[in-house]
Amino acid sequence: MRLATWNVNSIRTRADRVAAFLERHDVDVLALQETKCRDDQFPEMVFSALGYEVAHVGHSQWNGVAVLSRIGLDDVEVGFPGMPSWSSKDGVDPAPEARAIAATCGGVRVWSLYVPNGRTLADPHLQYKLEWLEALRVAAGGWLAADPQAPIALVGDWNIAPQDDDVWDMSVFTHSTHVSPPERAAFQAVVDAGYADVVRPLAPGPGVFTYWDYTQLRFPRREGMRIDFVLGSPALTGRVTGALIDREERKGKGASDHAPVIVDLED
DNA sequence: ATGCCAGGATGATCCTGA
Repeated sequence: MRLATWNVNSIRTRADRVAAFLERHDVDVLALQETKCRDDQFPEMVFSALGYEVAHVGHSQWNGVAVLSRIGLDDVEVGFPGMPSWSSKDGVDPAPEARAIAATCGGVRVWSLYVPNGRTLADPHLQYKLEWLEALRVAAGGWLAADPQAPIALVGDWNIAPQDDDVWDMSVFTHSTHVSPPERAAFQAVVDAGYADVVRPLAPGPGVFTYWDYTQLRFPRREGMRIDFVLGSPALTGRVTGALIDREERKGKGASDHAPVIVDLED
């Protein structure tokens, strides 16, 4: 089975491009982040026409995550147990953000995740991001404790560059989020809970990225960040036969600022 | 060997992204 994840930066703007991507790579399951629409606005017919079922959660123009599958889409779950809510902090709006959705596809539990952006080191959103990741670690650790053999994929936009060579120049990031020790520790804690980065061994750096800012010619200058990851439980990691970051999808007019990440699993 | 920011909402400008 072929599994992919992609921060599309608006599914309505890029539905045709995503459909072409699915066909071009013969993808079975695709996790999307930043769909930027409500459920009733998701262009589901584009994908159902190609044989994909869709599970989506989106409440507004912000965030939004989905799982598309042509090999079954069962036990859909919106948000993970204990997932923090940003707005609940001030008690104004307790509705959780649309940052996590799961489905079981061909026997694999796929979590499409959009980790909060910390914005700046001093912003309260950074604490929210760290709490969100810690809650994810606890939940994901619990899934493995319940079934150590479960094939689980935690995929998406983690908004963390875990290693120095996951950015083009560390000196640019000295006072930035994404590379700070607390963020990297939060990412490593999920790894330590039993989830391995299955792409890095097959697509090693330096200079291998999944995101390039739209501004300042970052893409043609090859100045990007590796912040999108597929983390696998032991049972899933043992089945990985290939991995690819599709840099081609970042090219041209109408590209997302993220490239898709693709993983092949033996059946 | 790619191209100088994009999307969405509201209504020409602001918020967000990383």
